[in-house]
Amino acid sequence: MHGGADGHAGSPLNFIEQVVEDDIAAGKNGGRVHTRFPPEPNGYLHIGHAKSICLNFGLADKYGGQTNLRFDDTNPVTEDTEYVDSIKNDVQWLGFKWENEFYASDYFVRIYAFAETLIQKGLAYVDDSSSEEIAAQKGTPTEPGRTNQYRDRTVDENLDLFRRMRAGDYPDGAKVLRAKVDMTSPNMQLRDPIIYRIKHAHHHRTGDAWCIYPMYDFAHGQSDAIEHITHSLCTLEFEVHRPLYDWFIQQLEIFPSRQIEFARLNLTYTVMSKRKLKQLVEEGHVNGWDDPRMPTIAGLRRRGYTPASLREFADRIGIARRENLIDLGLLEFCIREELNKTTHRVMAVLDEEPLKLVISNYEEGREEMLNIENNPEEETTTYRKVPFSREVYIERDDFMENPPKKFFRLFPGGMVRLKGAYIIKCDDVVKDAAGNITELRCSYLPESRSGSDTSGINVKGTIHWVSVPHAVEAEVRLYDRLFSVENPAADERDFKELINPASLSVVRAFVEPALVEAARSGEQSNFQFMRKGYFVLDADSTADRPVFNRTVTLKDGWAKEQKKN
RNA sequence: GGCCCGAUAGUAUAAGGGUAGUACGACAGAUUUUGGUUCUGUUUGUGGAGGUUCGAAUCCUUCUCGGGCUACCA
Repeated sequence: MHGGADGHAGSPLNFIEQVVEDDIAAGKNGGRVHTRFPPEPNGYLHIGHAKSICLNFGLADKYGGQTNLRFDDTNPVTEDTEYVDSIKNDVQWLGFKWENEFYASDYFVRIYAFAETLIQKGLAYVDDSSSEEIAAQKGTPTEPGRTNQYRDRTVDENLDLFRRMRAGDYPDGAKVLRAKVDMTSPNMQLRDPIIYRIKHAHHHRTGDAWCIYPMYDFAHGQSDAIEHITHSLCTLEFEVHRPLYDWFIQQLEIFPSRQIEFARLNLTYTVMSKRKLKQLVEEGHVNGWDDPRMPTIAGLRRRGYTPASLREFADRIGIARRENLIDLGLLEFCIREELNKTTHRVMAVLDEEPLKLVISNYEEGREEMLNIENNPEEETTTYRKVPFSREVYIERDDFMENPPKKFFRLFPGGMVRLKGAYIIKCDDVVKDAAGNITELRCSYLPESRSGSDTSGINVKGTIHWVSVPHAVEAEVRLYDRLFSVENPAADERDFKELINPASLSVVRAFVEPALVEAARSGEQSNFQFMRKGYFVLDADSTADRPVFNRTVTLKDGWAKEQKKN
């Protein structure tokens, strides 16, 4: 039966799918599968959340179940509707549809009733201690905690006090409600955890209706129970909370959701903690939550990542319980794999001062519209028109005066093909007084035109180019990894000192006119700049100056070759 | 000192007592009007020690290493 109880044999199951299939086989919950994605609306979603989203929605999909979107909004001072909106947008953009949109705050009345139930059963008490006192009495992982006098309050006294907490009779911090579990438990979570605290704060949904709010530990499991969530998936750090949740389920006799923990995603060269991401934004190290260097879903979207590529990534990294650090290269593989199939190849010369190439035997004033293939991966090839003329720009890197061995590009006396156009030969190098190369004089082979080449000459290299009189100036933002070390979180130094100073460089570029048309029409926004990488049109573009973000470079075999020497 | 979890190639992830696979990466070659793509091939692994068994990555013991647990955060 392992390998797929319902026809999914073939792809191996992760350990959560195995649990789910075992539950289905055992007839648990009548075979029903209902998951939930439970973000707190206090920040933007990142790629680690994408893993969780794909897991929860994917699981429900696979087993014919449903997934709720539930906001864990139990701490009004950190939460905001801005985050609610961005989270909903990101989940939808990733391609998922939730069955219900719920909020933990929808359940405040019922959670409050659960608290009274606990009090009535003698399983919760109001504690007047300060937070320092509570911490001190809690003990440490190696020493048991101590009880205090408040623990012995009567049910009636507790009920009265708790109701007065709710009524607003006390200031913030004056009292808390605690579950009465076991102050000596080796599991710290069971040492009479606080389940309600006083916060005279405005809530983004319930307004000023409440001045007491349940703790996460007294809201999350209850919300799962209320929604009859069958499988409650969360990250490893909540594992030690599970006995507490199970205790609540038992004492309150509510629906027993099954919590399963998995390892959170870590990615090389970035940070994943919400606190750190927030700091990067607030201190201006990046330009907002959607800065293309950020591992946020909004950032990746602006970087040019597609929903399918992120889903593919989530699929490939798998689900397990061991700590992991995924190679950023895998994410890049996923987006290249997709963009290779889908994007048009266009020509863009990314140089502040590109190299001008004058084709001396090409008639002055003459211009041709060449037909160039959009994408060799297409099943049925499509073409676009690209203007060609006597003067073209090429990249400085594509010419070397004294080339090393195996340099296939242009050099004095050498020949290359201008992509989609002609084979040219470099006849002369023109320099200014300072010795800088200002121009290349070349000659072309008229019979070598792409598609009708009768020259019989084979050249090793093909380079891209843009016709000078037709070139459109653009701004190109070259993004690289945000941090210069693999695992900033594990570094002793402050993570902000580890930011890669070259994570963004802005360059001027000259692009072919078809690119501007395509981008303006909105038909496409992702492109391959031939031989350079994948780029996406940025929202900062203006009518006369497009802006492109580099999503990812192409694999660079030449750079690799050079490294060897 | 305690409790909980984990450990399979460089990185991830399969193998549920019976041939250690897969992907990414790396390396080598072929193809190529992108030094891209594609194709072919190669390399690299069960943390240590015991035990159970005809047979152990898998079960048991123990050690080592890594992570988590001491917020009125989630």
